Amino acid sequence: MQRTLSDIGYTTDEIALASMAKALSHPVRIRILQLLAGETCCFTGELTGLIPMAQSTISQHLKALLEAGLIQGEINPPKVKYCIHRENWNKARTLFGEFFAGETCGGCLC
Amino acid sequence: MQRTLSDIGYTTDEIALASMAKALSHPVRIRILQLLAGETCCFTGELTGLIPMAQSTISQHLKALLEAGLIQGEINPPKVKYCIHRENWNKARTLFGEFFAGETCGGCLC
DNA sequence: ATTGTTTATCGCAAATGAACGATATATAAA
DNA sequence: TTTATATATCGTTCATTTGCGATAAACAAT
Repeated sequence: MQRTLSDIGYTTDEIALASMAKALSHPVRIRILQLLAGETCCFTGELTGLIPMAQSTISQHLKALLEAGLIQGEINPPKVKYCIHRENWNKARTLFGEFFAGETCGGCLC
Repeated sequence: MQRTLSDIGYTTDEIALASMAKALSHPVRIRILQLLAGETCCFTGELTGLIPMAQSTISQHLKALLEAGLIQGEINPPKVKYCIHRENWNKARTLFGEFFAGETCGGCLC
């Protein structure tokens, strides 16, 4: 992703898929999302108790998920309530679903 | 992913999801997969003609997709026939599908 | 045997990512 | 006002990723 990205002309969906996939590309972020998605309501704090990593590291991962749009945080200092960002979550489901649905190679023997 | 990965105890699915997501985390790899998935049969070579990147770079991306199990290559030197790896492709669809399906937060206002 | 074609690998430079400890920030509680 | 709590940010270190050109490898064609 160094020099040439613009001159390839990716579609919006390609960019969106790639950046959401990047957000999912670390197991601890998968874990965090599962924890948030499994909550019946929004979620405050206990992540640092559930995941054996430095608080600053967890915070960084949350930031990455925020920037990817997959979660949202309601700031309420000193606490923050984190949730799945439902709209983008649904969009992600759709994009990944469509992506994996398009597989037309049925006939060849390879 | 430096020091602590083992002592968190990720599940197999968490690891699998994260590594497939990592393979999808670059737009050119999304593009390549779309090209392969759109072919009615396996695909030889023309990737270098379709994607304005150095041949070595494309080869590296193909290697990444191979190692993630998302494609397969039938070596037939000097050519190689690349395909979607259907079994793992379906597994990926299932894993991502289940992942995005599990979102129970319906009630709270956040 | 030589040449051409196609793909992979190597070696490098630059960028990004991941983890941590230390510190800052912002509020509630005392 | 001071202290405690929860979270974010900074700065550092090390590892990984990305891209390229150059080169190697494997075969087909001549």
